[in-house]
Amino acid sequence: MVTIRQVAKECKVSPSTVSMVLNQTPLSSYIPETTKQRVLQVAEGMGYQPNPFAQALRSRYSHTIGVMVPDIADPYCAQILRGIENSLSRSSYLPFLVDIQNDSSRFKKYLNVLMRRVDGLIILANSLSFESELLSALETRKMPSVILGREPETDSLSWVATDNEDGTRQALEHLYRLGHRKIAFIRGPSLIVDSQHQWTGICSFASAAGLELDPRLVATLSDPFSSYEGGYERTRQLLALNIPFTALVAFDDMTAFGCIRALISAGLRVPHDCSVMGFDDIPAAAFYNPALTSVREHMEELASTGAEILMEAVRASRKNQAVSSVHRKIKPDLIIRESTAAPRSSAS
Amino acid sequence: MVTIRQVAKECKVSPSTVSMVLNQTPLSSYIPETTKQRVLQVAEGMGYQPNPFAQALRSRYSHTIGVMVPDIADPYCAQILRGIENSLSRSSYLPFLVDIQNDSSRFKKYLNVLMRRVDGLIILANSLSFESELLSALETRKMPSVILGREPETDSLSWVATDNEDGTRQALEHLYRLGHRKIAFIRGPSLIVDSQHQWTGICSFASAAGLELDPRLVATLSDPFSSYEGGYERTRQLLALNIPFTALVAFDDMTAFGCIRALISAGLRVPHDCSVMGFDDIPAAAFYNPALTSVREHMEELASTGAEILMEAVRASRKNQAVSSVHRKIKPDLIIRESTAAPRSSAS
DNA sequence: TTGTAAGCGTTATCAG
DNA sequence: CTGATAACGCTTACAA
Repeated sequence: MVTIRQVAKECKVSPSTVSMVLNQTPLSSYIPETTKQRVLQVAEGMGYQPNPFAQALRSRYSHTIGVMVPDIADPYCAQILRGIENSLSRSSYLPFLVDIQNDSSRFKKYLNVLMRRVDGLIILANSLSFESELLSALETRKMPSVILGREPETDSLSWVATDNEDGTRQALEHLYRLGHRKIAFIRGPSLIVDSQHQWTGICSFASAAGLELDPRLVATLSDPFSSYEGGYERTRQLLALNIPFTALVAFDDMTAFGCIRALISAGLRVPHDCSVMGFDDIPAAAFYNPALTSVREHMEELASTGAEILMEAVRASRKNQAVSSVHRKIKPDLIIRESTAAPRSSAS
Repeated sequence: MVTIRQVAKECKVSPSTVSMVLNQTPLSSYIPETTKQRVLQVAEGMGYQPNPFAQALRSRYSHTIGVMVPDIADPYCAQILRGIENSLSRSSYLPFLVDIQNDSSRFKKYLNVLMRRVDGLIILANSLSFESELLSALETRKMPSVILGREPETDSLSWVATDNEDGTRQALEHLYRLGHRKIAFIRGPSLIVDSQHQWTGICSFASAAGLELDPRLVATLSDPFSSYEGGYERTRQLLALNIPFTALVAFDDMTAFGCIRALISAGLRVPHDCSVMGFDDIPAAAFYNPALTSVREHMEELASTGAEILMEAVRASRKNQAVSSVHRKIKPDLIIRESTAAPRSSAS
């Protein structure tokens, strides 16, 4: 291993000079260009690479970001990981990836381990909610960190999440523009916070556009739920009311699949007799029959925004600057496929 | 951060004593039990945790294993990662996971980075072959490492791979025991090394059991291949020969799906008229119609064996012992489902 | 402008 | 049995 001393000796300067040049320290601006070039050349030539442990020990700064994912096998995670990796590597941060395997004891353990090694933490949330105890651990120790994909209870942590409210707003606007006025809804379980945001989006567009929502056409999934069966069941109940509607907005794609099955088995055609909107754009949505119009999260943007925020926080904390927490919502995209069209006749 | 010095002061012993006790150094056996207990208690009580960078700097040993995967989104990788993680964490090694994204420049870059930080390297191979240049880099620098899932050219590196030869042997034995004697084969492209091993297994069982292989019933997929179409095409050609066979062994599951389609469209029933064997046991195999009998790799065992071998190599290299490379083949499991049964009539 | 020296927190080698 | 003490390789005041 070639050390900074050896480079210094070879250049006939002191180790500190080499260090300054290599790290482009403010003071290095006083070093004449010729010396700098010589140092750079020799270091390169000798194949010098700094020892990351010595650097970290001395500077308390490891150039490393911990990334915790709930389940590495989840394709949703994989996409986001790509985005994070690309952002971090651009700034030559090394991601330290840890698979939590949806196990809170692992979370606790690795949180501890990473805490002592990394400069910052990106925590990917999935549908599982965080144990608040674990989050507060993050706050007390002052480690720059950002939560991705879900808004935690505490506002003192930074987070980036998809703007579900805007998603449903876009969805409803799409249906409205197609000409739908009688629209049915299947809301998610009230305990799921996403589902509340989604509903807010619905209401805000409706009131802005002067669209009347018939409360009888609003169903809600029950709580411990299977969305597919739930969608089927609720749709049958809606149809049984005999109140005409020409479009149906489902809580998510699986729910939408259930809705479509119910509509079809009631003799209705999708989208001819009734349009159906999904949410999430899971892979199957594209292959379904009919291909499902849905709302897709912007994973890369979610990831890169998160990484950006974190790196900024790390930079700030390095300079002992106060880091205020940042919250950002990423607008999702409407993916228009075959399950939505202009209304022709009304569903029974 | 609480340091070893603070613990020492609190215990009224010297830092070296604390270090010895905590690390269970050979010399620590001379320290009286009471002192040890006191040190342990105080360290625990003060919440002492060693600084990993200081440890690594001093001991040249980071308790960290680099894990490189070609594509983190590949479910095949995810399974193996679980196995690795579980093995490593049992020995309190921390995996440093890196996603290569099937990009050889990334491989080169991260190989370098990891080289300077980790005690050993686990490299996961997928169908993409390694560039030999990269492998030789591994050999020259003496970093304990193991290749998972594929046998590299050089024998000086350790590897663990699935025993494809045994897999096809099991498959053929299964068919033989069911009573099949006229068996057709669709071999993989000759360039794929797996496919050669598979064929060796076929031949070895056949000669051991005295089973005659009709060379006219052996088809080979062409090289730049889509296995599904290839299986379909080759099966049609086999059927056209009008040589009766009661079972068909396909190169992999996708090929088998193609075969089944060809058989069915020729009016034959699977397995009634012709049994079909797959290979790999991809998830879809279980849901296919009929559910496919296949050969499944033993991911956890592959992973844990690899991790074991690596950790042993790390331990050895720590003591400056020579590390001889280890090669291990993991026998796969035969998964018997609906696509194979005893022969009743022969396929035309 | 550059060199010297003092650590960062640990571990290992000696003396005692 | 235990305590100084000297590294590990690097950064950064401070001195020159």
